[in-house]
Amino acid sequence: MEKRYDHQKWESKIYSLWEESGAFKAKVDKSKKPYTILLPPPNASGKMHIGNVLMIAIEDLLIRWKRMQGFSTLWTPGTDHAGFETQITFERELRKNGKSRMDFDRQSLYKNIWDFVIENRELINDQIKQMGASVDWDKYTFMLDNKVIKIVTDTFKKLHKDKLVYRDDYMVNYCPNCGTTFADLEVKHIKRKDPLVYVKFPISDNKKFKGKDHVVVATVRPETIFVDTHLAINPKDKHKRQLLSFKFQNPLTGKKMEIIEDEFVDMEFGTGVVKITPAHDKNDFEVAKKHGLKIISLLNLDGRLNEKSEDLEGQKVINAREKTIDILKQKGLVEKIDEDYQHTVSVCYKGGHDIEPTILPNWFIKVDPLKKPAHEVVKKGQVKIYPKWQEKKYHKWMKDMHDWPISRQVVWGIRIPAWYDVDENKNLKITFLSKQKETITGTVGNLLKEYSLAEIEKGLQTLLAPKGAVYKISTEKPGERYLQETDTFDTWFSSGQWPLTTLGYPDSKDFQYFYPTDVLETGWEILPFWVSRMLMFGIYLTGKAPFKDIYLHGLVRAMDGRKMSKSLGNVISPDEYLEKYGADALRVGLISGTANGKDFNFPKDKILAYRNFANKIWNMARFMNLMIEESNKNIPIYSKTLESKLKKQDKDIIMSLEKTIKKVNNSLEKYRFAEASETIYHFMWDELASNYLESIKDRNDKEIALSIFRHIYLNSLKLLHPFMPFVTEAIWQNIFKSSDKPLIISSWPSLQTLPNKNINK
RNA sequence: GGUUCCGUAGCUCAGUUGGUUAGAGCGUUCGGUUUACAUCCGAAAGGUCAGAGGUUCGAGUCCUCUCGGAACCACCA
Repeated sequence: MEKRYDHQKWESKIYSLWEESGAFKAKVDKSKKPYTILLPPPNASGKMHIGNVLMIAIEDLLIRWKRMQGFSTLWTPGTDHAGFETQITFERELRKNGKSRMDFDRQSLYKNIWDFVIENRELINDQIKQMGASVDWDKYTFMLDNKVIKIVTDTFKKLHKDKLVYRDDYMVNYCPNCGTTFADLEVKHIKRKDPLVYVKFPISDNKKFKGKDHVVVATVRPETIFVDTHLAINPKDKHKRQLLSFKFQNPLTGKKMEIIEDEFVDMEFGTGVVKITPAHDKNDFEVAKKHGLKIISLLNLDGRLNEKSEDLEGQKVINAREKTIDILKQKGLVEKIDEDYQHTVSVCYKGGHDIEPTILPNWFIKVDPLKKPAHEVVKKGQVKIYPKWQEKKYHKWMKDMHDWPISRQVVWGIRIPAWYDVDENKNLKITFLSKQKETITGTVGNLLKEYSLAEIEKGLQTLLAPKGAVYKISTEKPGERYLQETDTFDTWFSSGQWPLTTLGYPDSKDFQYFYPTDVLETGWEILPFWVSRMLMFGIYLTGKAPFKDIYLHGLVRAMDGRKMSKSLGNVISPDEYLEKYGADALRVGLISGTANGKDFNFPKDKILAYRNFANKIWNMARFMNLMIEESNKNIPIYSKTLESKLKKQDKDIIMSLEKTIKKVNNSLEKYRFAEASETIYHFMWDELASNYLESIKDRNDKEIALSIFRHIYLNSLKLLHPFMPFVTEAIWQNIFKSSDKPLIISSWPSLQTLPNKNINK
């Protein structure tokens, strides 16, 4: 054995050994209790980050612990397609070649992203192996596998049958320049100066407010006044309450306007009176829905004003804005203009164009019937959240959860299984690539006069069905004259069914045995998006919550205490540390850094400490071997028969091992991983090595002491295995070649098997 | 602005329901080559637990306020 533990020499060898031993493979075994964890699938958009490493470390620790305790364990690996994120990443690659997603029809684009993702998937799987994860590779699931698509679309059908699906207008980030919508992720916020126009809104019926026949409203978007029907004030604004009985005139159209009260109005901003434009502002849209106001669009999808703008129809927004100001000035309705007004504007990440918040029909799910039971199981403690303080976040989120828009205007995902009859829905808006690779846009009724349905379907890019369109839900094409919805499901709609899709819902043997799973371990930041959805779907479809415990780990921040980000250049790559210090040190180092689920800075020192620890236990084994060889005697297997020969220090170390086992078990039951690893660390280093091992050097009855040492050391090795699997297995394989079983499937130290029961008193 | 969390040794952090002299890793200082390990061994220095007040027999831990920091959400017509 070498003087130093060389992780690079052992790690891949040991992983193959485990795989060959079949230890990872889950078996349905009715004589055992199942223990199941689903690996939260890393995103296929790129390699794993340090947070994924922490996740794997914790889950592998739990699985190995339970496996050694005799449970029939299952840990399923997988990868998420990560809809939007992957598509953005892919498009970045496209742009390097001077292309964009607009150059492809749906099918070709999908195929190209698929190939791109396959590469990433393999990189991720290699990383999972490097980490030593004892996942059952036979159960590998990718979020776009056929079995997943089947279950996800079936769920959608059931939701539809149960009348929980509806289509409604929804405000999306629309870029008229790029002709597409963007996710919030893709929208950038920039600071910019724009003129803030103070517009007079005349009061009707000759009434006056504070001696004036108008109220003033400050706006940066005067052109939208064309579709404004309401003004608003804050209910706490006592000075303006009188206005509630007033009617107003629209400064541009002269139509009657009313006024409402809402908390969202900032009394301090501008004049404290706000105009409401439901169709083109997120806040206003929410207010309109709340108060039941009419939502009137001003813009066409090409970014030009529609017929509602009277003479300005067909103008682009910027031009229209200037002309509106001129019109208002002519009418004497501009009080003043603040040219130095700075505010935040949303622009698209692609070209920096202004985002137009726009109303488009989207698919929705009614969440009330789903969220109630999901909220209840946590309230009643049937599902427990660790650490406990994270529960507050869950309750707040569940309380505030609104209906869920599940459709996304991207290609990369599971396509919504809805079909439109093109003859029944002549006003479907279509964008497709013709045979000549030209982008053609129009309503399907018109397009069919020039193009065949087959050509349209083949080159289809997007389809926009009006809110009232007639559709059929079906997995298959329901007839010749149908086109399928081009929207795909929100990533969380499919990943929210992960416990069902990975285990083979509804009737596989695995599903019946391993569901519900035992613990869901993930970062707290996706509690609202993912964890809550899994609870909702799990209960909706099976009546049972998909897991019993939820453990939420903290985020790994950079060494400077800030969030890791590419732009800050403080991203820590797991690969570097894997290579330098080994998987064991990285795993247990990270685990020791996160005691209670709070965010924590990358614990470089701890990783170093545990690298040294791996070497320490390696040398303890070497030394033990050396002494056994030198003694030239048979060292008896430790058993009760030796009890009469024990000295005080022997009894002490045995007692200390007992305490350590108890403490480690207790800590792990409570998901206090750092506490557990530090307990073993100090027991092995301070008590066993520095204390007991040193004392053996002076003993005359070395064979007794060595027998005890070997006993304690082997049990410690078992305790340490789930934390540092590679080095412990490497030692086990080297020193105990006669042992028939690898350490990974050896039995967990239990208090009952130890002699000297009175030791705990 | 809303929500959540944090402020403990030079640095990064533990400290579970309040209970003896407040702990770890790294760093620092001094001393070591002892049957393995210098990724080692032995020893030491270093804390008015952010501040103020309160509850209590007892507070790093519970409550209130002040100051300082972080993250998430909404970012404002």
